[in-house]
Amino acid sequence: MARILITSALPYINGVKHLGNLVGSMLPADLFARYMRARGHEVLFLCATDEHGTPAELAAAKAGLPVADYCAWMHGVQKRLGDGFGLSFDHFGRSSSPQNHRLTQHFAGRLAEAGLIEERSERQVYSPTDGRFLPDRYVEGTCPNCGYAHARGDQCENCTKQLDPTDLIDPRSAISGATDLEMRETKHLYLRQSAMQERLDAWLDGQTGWPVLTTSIARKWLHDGDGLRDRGITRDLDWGIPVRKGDADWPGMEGKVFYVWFDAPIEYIACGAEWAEAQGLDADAWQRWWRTDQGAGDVRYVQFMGKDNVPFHTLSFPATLMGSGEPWKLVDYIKSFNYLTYDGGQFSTSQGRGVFMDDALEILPADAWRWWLLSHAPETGDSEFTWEGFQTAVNKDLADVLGNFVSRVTKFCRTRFGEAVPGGGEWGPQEDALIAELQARLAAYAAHMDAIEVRKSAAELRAIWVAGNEYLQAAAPWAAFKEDPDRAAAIIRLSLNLIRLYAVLSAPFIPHTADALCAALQTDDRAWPDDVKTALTALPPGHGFSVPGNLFDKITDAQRIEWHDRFAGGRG
RNA sequence: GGGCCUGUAGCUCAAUUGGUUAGAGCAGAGCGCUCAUAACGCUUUGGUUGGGGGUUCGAGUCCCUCCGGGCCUACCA
Repeated sequence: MARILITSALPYINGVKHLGNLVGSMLPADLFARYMRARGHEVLFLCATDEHGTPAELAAAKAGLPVADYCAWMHGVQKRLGDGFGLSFDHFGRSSSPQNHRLTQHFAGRLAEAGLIEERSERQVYSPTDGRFLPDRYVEGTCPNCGYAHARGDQCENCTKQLDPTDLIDPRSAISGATDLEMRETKHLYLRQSAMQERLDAWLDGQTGWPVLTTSIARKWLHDGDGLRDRGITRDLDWGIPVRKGDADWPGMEGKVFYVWFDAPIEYIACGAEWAEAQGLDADAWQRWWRTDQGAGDVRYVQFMGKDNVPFHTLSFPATLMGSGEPWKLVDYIKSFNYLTYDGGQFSTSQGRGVFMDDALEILPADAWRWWLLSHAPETGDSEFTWEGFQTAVNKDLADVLGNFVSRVTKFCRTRFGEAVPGGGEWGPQEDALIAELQARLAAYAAHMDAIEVRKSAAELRAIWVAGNEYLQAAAPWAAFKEDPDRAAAIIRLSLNLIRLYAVLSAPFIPHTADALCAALQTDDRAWPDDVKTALTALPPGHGFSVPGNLFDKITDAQRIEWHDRFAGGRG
């Protein structure tokens, strides 16, 4: 039994996440966590809301709530939606937790002692009307290069030229529209990542088998231009973790908070502390997962994230952990994803374009979404959601191939033998062939799941479902029943057991359906089938069952059209 | 501008990292079955692997070039 630590990128707090966010980190992480648990490994699966930063403050203001109240509310919303999708986090924490405050301040103190923090003075845009400093992209104005009127202070979206906010003509606050902007002197702390470049480079070189997407982004940042640059880790905001040097004040940093990207990854660890507290464990119980001097040496740590998160997880966070000089557990494997696009464009929160987690659960069961999203996970490139493709896949794979298999087997049995596993009859060559095929496919499925090859795993699982229909067609119990009822009983006995096998194997993808199948079969036996032949005898003759209702309703053309229009976005 | 990824059947994707005749699912066509959610099974049509050039006994895979799509480029997170 191995110990697997799994973290999903933290969903940002400023609203309900869309399906692209879900499939880019939380959902595949859940797939892997469920699979590893099913294989009997000890798993700690952590996630949390990422609650700090300017967008959180603005979202709170828009909602008319104090930012702390807003975050508490939205954390609850995201927690419920995660539960609705069956995300099996061992703990869903908050980056604003007291544990994260302490730990973030601790890391900053250690890094300072190690000489890896530098104080720098700089001039930034301040808006007296808004009463705050403005990040570059929150300053708007006319592009000096192309004349575009809504260029942002970091870059012009129209001509893509990189800008400095002072370059803009007629600059104004993107928040309030205020034009009385001024430049103010402010001091910030920088993490001296440049001093860590060689260690990070060597560490990355030592990793094998990581997705190209992960390593290419990391190497680009390490070797681009003058190499890895230092990064500011503080901000002039009210909401966040106050800058402190461990337990001590940090002279000159009063009123400032740590940058959200400094404290967010640390929340992975703090979330472990939150988990221990919530479980009523010893306060230090989390350390056996996170400290190599406290038993984490044999932990395999896997992170899941979208490609936009890669630099922080391959460089900044490892720099923080290494730089502390303490024996923290570093990530062993980073699984990164491309983007999911929506019907030819991007998901857009501001335009209401695309399907969000709350919408999704409102119109269809979670497993329909889980299956489509995972079987189309954007692993090698961006992948596109279309309603036509979604309808076809859900109807064909889930309703026809899997759902109908369960239906035809259980209903045939009920009609001919009653609602219990029938006895009598023997297995023959057809059963041997099926078992051999399943044993081979099971090995392929497990290999893909071990390698976190999500789409390939889904394809293999589907093939395992198909094998049941092929077998049933070849064995034809409805024909056998007329001549030799015992033979039909043997076929159906195996088929009912096959349903249990499908529930076990499919559970990481479609956990709710797996639960429904086990309930219908009146079994709690979820043991992973190392040997298929043995597994197909788990339900003995006489074992009762009930015919479940349709596992999946089909998506009608009318529904598809309605939803297509409803989520197309635009104003309204 | 620089960098990375990507282009394979009408559609969505594979192809053991240079090795026989490029494979699946969906869609299409034909046949079968009648247990089942008009479901299932079998057979089958469909490809100059974006274009061109090169290396090699051999290229979807490596190199050059052109064309198309996407992403990143460090103060959004």
